[in-house]
Amino acid sequence: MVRYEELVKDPIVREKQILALWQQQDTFAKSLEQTKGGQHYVFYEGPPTANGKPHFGHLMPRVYKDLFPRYKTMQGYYVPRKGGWDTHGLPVELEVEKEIGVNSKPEIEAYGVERFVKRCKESVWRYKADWEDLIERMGFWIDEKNAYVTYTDDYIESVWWELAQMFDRGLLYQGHKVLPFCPRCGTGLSSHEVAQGYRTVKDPSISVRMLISGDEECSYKQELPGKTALLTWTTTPWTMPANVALAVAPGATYAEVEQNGERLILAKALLGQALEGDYEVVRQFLGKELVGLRYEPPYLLVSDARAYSVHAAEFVNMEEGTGIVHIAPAFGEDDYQLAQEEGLPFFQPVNLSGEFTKEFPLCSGAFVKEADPLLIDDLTKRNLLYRFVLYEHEYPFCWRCDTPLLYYAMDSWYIKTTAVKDQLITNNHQINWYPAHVGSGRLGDFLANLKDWALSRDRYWGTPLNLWICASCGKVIAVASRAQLVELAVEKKLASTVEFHRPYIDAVELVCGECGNKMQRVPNVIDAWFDSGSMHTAQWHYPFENTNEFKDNFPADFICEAMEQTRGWFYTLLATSTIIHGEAPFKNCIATGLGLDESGLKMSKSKGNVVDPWELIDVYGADCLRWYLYSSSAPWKSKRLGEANVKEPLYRFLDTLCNTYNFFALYASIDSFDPMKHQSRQQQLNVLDNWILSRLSSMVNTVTRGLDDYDVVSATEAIESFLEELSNWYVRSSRRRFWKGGMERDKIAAYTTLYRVLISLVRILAPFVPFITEAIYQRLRMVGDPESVHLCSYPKSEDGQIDRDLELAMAVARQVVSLGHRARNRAHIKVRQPLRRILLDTNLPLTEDICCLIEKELNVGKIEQVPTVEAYLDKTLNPNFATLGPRLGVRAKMAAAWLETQSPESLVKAFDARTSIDAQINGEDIEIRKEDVLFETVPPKGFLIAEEGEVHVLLDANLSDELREQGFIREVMHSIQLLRKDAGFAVSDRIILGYETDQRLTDLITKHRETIAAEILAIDLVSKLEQKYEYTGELTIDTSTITFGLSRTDKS
RNA sequence: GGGUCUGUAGCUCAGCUGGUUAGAGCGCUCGCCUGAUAAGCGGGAGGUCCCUGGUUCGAGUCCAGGCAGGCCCA
Repeated sequence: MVRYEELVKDPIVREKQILALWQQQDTFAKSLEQTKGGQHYVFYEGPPTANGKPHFGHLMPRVYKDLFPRYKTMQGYYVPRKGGWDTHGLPVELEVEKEIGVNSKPEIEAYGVERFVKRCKESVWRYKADWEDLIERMGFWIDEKNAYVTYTDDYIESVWWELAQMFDRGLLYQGHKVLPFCPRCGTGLSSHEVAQGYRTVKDPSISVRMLISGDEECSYKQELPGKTALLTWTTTPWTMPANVALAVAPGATYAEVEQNGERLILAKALLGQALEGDYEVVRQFLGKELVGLRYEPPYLLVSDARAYSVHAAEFVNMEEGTGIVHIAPAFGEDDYQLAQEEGLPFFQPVNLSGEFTKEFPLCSGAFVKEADPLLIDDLTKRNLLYRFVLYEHEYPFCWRCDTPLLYYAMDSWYIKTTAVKDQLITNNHQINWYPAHVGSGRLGDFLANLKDWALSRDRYWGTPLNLWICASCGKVIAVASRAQLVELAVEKKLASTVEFHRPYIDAVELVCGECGNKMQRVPNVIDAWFDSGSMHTAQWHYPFENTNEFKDNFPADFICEAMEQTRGWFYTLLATSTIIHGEAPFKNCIATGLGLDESGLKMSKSKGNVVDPWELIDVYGADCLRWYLYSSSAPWKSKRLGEANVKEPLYRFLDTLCNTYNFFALYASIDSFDPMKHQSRQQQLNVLDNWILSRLSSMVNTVTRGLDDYDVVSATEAIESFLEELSNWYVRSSRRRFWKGGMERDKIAAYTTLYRVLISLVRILAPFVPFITEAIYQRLRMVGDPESVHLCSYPKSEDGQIDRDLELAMAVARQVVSLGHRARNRAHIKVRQPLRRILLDTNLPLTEDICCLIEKELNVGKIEQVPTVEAYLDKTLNPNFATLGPRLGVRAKMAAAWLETQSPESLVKAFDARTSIDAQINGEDIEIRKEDVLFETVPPKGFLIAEEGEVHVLLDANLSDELREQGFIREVMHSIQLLRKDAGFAVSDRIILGYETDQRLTDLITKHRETIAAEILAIDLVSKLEQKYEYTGELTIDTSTITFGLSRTDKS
């Protein structure tokens, strides 16, 4: 006795059971154990930070991060999947600041750096449990037990080793550059961090008069008495006090205008937008004529003689402002550059907290943005302000704390990535990017305009920069290991145990090799992106140990993260690996798109439209969400995560799979089918069996090809259409084979085939939807099979099984059936009403077996294949531009017009004899070939036609009495079956049927009583309703009514 | 301002190297079929394939220029 347990429909119940099973059997570990000797397939985990809850942005890449390792594992590769956690950096510090209620670096210092750092270390794991829950519930298999953690001393030691190499090769240098700077966090931001925080904001934009004070060295001459002003413009009024110069575009035209009795100078192209009200152009000249002109600044704070004159600069644009740019070298990259070139003074009236110093008393102590109104007020009073408007533009904000960034000239350590630019570009070309434009466009563009990597951060919680400087001789060294640290340390004992974090490491002093004096570590920590970007090496604590693990796992075959990691993790991995190992650290990379809300908008906290993954998982299940993400569109396309979209695969795909299994389970249990015992030989399979097995192998080929190409969508499409064919054609057409009594060869063939297909299908699907496939597998597996579907091998195509002709024939058959239904539908003839015959073209590749299927499905007596159905049809014609066009060119339209005038019959006749005819068209001889004409057809009387492409179906709809009688019997049987179902009888229950109706129908039923009885499993048919029945019902045909009574019986 | 992607039915998306009347799924609607099915099948409604030019006998497809949206960068 073999029983196949029914599969519960509720996905949540199902999946929870499976989770328990995996845990109990430790299936993931087993899958690694059994592939240990296999070839490595290397996956790198992009480390998340566990100090925030996981959301869809993490989930979308992770479904692919799970799919490919599972797939490769089933193919026999060894895919260890070492987890990882990103633990350093500003985000962590910010969380802690919030917690302890501080808001600035001095407050942190007051709180105590050690206490602070300790809290950071704890904070990193705040949401670890949330992450673990989600990872487990989604069926993501990743080795978290051996995960790398970026804050460990081992990890840091490897990072130091990398940095020391860079330093020794001269790739680490201290620079003085204008950096985007967060005054609240007190640190500069790297370009990839700045990129995260651009927002459109309205800022005050002001136009300010700079009164001309002299023109000694300038070609521009003031001819009129009185003051003329240069009109300058800025969106950051607070930078005005730091003004030391003005810049103009030398080649552009400027104008002096008169307005309300005053003279203003500005770019001619910007007159319209920069000036208010009427004005008169007094004269025009080129920008270079203004160079050298001296002016009175609004705040005369610098006594340097070089200050306060006009300079030429290429960066001055004519799109906004006045074409006269205010230069504050302390607050702008371009400004700083120009100041360097022109030898201008540098004035910095703002401290690192973004507050004005005493050097500018008017606003002393005020935060820069708060100083704006004070300055505007002051300028207005002094009649220097020409105009004030709110101006909408993109401005960078700190990506974590949302404070507006200031551009600020400061010291910083840089990695000279520009020195390896060519190699970065070469290595980038070695990577297969999905989609390709990430590599060629987004990253390629970034690399083409590469800037050095601003590495240092003036913060506390991070990998400490491993540079020590000698206070007396200025020597700098980069420590490459703990061993070296101990070797050079003043206090060796301390150095041998010290934790590699601030403040502990700050206490370690080294002895200078040059002069013997003490060396101090620089105060900085490094950009946390360098940590995660070093994982290819540091996850193994290479080169200090695990040399083999490193070699076996470099480079990665596959990584996948969200698209915004392009200039984040993707870049930092590539940059560190290129410098340290000389090659790209990964071969294939999928960049995933954004998660959108129901209406297609980006999810964001401020909009309050963030979809919680749990809301979907708890209702529709992990499989459903996974399949939705895999199948809805390419990974890099953004996905709508509204319920309506996400739930679709559940009933369309997963339920169909479930139903198909349950169909098998129902009958295979009744018949106690045992795949070990009931073997079926190849030659006993019927056409449907051979067809579905051929389709199975073809599908495996498509899926494998797709996955090998990282093309997930074509794989899911192939599986979806296969399941459709399995459920709606194979099972549907095979049903009668399963209902027969006994265990004949054909029935065994059907069971064997369906069993084989199901067990292959769940193996194919296992990497995609690990739960439902496991559930089905557990119900199907036999003694000796692996204990989990995830321990099975991935199915390979049995190419010998593929029969392309058969697949084609079956596709045509399905089309014929579909067309037949269409024809019936149009004529309102039910499928239950048998028809005499159907006419098909003989050129259709249909075998007898297949014709038989069509006859059953369409309920027609027989199929007649005729040389061409067209012979039975009336015709109309159309010109075939596909052949006319290439041959005749412009004359194609003439030929087409001529064809319209011809009668179809005469052309058919003409082409019977020849393959081409010569036509006289507008005085030209034009050859018309057979293939130039496309004939359309109209069916004769009493026939129904439907056609599609090359397939024409002609149904003979003339009904004889006999056909009507058969139709009636089918109607009777159908309605009794419905009653059985309504009554809740089991499919195998035997019944006694009573009925009552008029004499004519009674005679008919009596005549066909055996057919009816067999079909409805009736032991007896009684033409009276005397006794009490368990269930009764009625059927009305034409004007007659039949009343039925049904009772179950033990007799057989 | 630069890079890049996208724009096809109410929604989600196909549409290969140009080829007759542009497709699928979901949704709507009418009908059918059902001894696994919350299913399936068929009909119907629903499209200026973002716009404008160009190449071509022929453009959703190729080219150019716009427009709109997204992302990335300045």
